[in-house]
Formats: sequence, C-alpha cells, structure tokens
Amino acid sequence: MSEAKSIEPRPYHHGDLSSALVDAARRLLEAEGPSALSLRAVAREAGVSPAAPYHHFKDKAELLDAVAQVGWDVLGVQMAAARDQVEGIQQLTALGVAYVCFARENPALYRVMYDAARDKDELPEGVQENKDSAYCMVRDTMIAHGADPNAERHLELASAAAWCGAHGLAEMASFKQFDHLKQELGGERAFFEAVLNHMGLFPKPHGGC
Amino acid sequence: MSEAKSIEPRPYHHGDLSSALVDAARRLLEAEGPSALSLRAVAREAGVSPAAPYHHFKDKAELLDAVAQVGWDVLGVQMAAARDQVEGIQQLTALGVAYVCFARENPALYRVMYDAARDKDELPEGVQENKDSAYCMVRDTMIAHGADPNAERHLELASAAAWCGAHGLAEMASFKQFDHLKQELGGERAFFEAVLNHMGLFPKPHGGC
DNA sequence: CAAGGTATCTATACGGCGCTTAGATATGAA
DNA sequence: TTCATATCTAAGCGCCGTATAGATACCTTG
Repeated sequence: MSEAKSIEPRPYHHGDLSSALVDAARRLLEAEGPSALSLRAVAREAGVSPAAPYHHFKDKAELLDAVAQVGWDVLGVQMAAARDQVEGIQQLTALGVAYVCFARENPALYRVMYDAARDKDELPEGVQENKDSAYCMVRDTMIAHGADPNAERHLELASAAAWCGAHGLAEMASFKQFDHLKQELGGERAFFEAVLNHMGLFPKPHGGC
Repeated sequence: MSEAKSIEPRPYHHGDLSSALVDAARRLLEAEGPSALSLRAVAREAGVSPAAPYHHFKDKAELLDAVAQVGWDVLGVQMAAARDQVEGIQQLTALGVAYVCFARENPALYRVMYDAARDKDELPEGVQENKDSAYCMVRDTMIAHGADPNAERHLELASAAAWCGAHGLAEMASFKQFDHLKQELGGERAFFEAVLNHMGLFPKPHGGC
C-alpha cells in the first residue's frame, strides 16, 4: 500500500539466499533432526517460497552437499585444535577422539555428511586433498610420529584402518550397548580413547610389535 | 460375477500378507535400492492396497524392522559358516571378513539394518542375546582363542572395537578412496583382511605386547 | 536517465509419500 | 445360521520434491 516503511524486513531479492539456506538447514538440523530437513522446511525457515532454492541448488542433494561441506570444515578445525593441544604420538589419539566427539555432538550433521558421501561413494574432495582436512591430518600425523613415509602401502592401510575405526565408533557411540562400558571407563571420552587405542590407530613402527 | 474360476489368483484375504510384505520389501530393496522402499511400493509389489500393511505393521518403521531382522539372521548364518571353515585365531578374522562381505554384497539391506538400529540407539535384542548371533559369536570366539574371560572389561572393549571396526569398514568399503589399496592388495577381500588385522580385532593375550 | 536483458523470486500444479478413516468382504466361533 | 472379528479396499489429508510460468528487482548499455 503506502511506502510508510522505509525499510522492508525482507526485500524481494534476498541478497545471499544461497548461504541463508545453508544456515537455515543447519538450524533445522540441530533443532529437529535429519528427518525434518525437507527442502520446503528449509525454504520456510529462510522465509522464501518452496521453489526459491532451485535457483541456487540443482536439487535437494546439492543443498545437503553444501551443508555437509560446512560440517567437514568445522570437523577439520576441531581436529586440528585437538591435535595441537598435545604432543608426540598422542596427537593421533587426539585426532581420533576429536573426530568421534564431533560426530557425537553433531549427530544430525554427521549423518548428513556421511549420507552425502555414501551417495557418491567417496568422501568430498576437500577432505582428501586439502592439507588441513581431516584425512590428511591423520596421514601427516602418522608420518610425523613414527610411520615410515616410504612404506606407502602400510601408511595407507593405517590411515584407512584409523578412518574406518573412527567412523564405526562414531556411528555406534550412541548405542545403549556401550553404556555399561562407558560408565566403567569413567565417561564417554574415556571410552572413545580406549576403543581407538585398542584399534590399530597408531602406525606400527616398521614391522610389527 | 460368475464363479467360473475355481481358483482366484488372489483371494480377498491374502493368507500370509505379513511375510509376503517382508519378501516384497527385500525384492524391492535388491532391485531398486533403499530409496525406492516406500510402504506404498511394497504394497504394490505384494499386490495389495496401500493401506493393507497397516493391519500387520504399526507403521513403516515396523515393517523395516522386520526386514532388518531377516538381515541379521542371514548375517549370523553366513558368519557362522565362515568361522567354521577355519580354525584357531583365524576364526576371528573370518568372522570379520564375513561381516564386511555381507554388508558389501547386500548394501541396501545392510543400510536398512543399521538405520533401524540407529533410530532405536541399539542393536536388536537378538543380535546380542542369541548364542548364534553376530555379536555373541565374536565374543565367544575371542574367549575360545586366547582372551581371558575373567578380564571382563578387556573382553568387552575388544568386542566393541571389533564391532565398530567392522561396521566402519563395511560402510566405507564402497568408497573410491580405497580402490588403489584394494588393487595393490589383490582384491577387496584381501583389503578387508588387511584392515581388520591392522585393527585390534584380536584380543591381546593377557597384557599387551 | 531510459530501455531492456537477466537474475531472482512467487504462484501454482503434479504425482508420490505416510498415514487415517470408513466401509466392504471373508473367516470362524456360537 | 448368526454375527463378531480379522482382513482388505477406497478415498482423502497434508506433506514432500520438483517443474513451469510469470512477477519483480537489479544491472548493464546507450
């Protein structure tokens, strides 16, 4: 009607709907869980029509990819921080524990991250190639603390095992089966450490124990 | 109208719709993948109306639970068979490899199995309690080959680590990241064995190396 | 500053989904 | 034979992902 308002709260063009949608998705994810994360709900949360997201993302999967990428970035930062708080071979355990803790504290986000990866049968590129990414940190830390960088096969195997172990633990960490064990060990974090240490998280230094 | 046909191909009452629905779901799962597994599609596949399943299952989740249970049963059988083909400590590796192979050969079913478990934050009862179930087999085999059954905590930890490791490997086995490693090691099965052996799948015999 | 192309958004619609309700049909016990 | 009960169908609700067409604001070009 009139132009009484000098500032519209939401102009016709949003400005940066793309990242606003990702933010809205993260908000929804935290508040309502992964099952509530419909494209329409995200659009509602962002205050736009159900069709608006299609101008910024090819489909729902592409939006979820963007959300997942944010998750990987945050995970990388948290892992690096945990690593830098200790020294020596302990850094490997610190990386693993940080990984599992992230998954535990952001279960919905972690699920989106892995669902996206599974659909493509691979982790996102950044996770493998970026020097500060999760996978590379594990590898580099192994090399820095005893693993023979020339024993390529062994190093790869150790990284693979560590990654699989951490992911498996992350996914099962919420299961009630382990409540007893967690309690006995003095908390969830201690449980994570114990399991990861029990696995071959450390590279075996040049030829078996 | 007339009673010309002596046998109706599908009488009004199905007879055993409950298990027919589970079978239909498994068929769909194998043919089309998990995303195609809608309740309506299952009903179509079984040749009944979309509402019929609700007389046998409370909701979609309960149907999927039944499908998952079949999966756990089959997995148990395959693991037992693999274990019985070898002897000694190798039985543990055999169990692990059988587990991962099952997940690899039935990816859609495996996903339904774990999605159901995640929704309830626990593995189904049968998996833990039944003597022939997957989890118990690992535990018992550990005891049979070197693990101290009195070191309860250690045994539980070893079981947990083995289970997490196997699950993690099962979920990541399809990732392209590992193609190179698989090839170098001479096949997927060898890759599974190598990763599982690298992890703490074996119980450490009474106090570490 | 005017004109018009382009990017962005809304409105509307389609079919499929999980699930509910009401009513039809067959079964089995009295 | 009767009739309660178990099993199924038909129809419909609100949600979903997505496609299309048209409205609106911005941005260049002159």
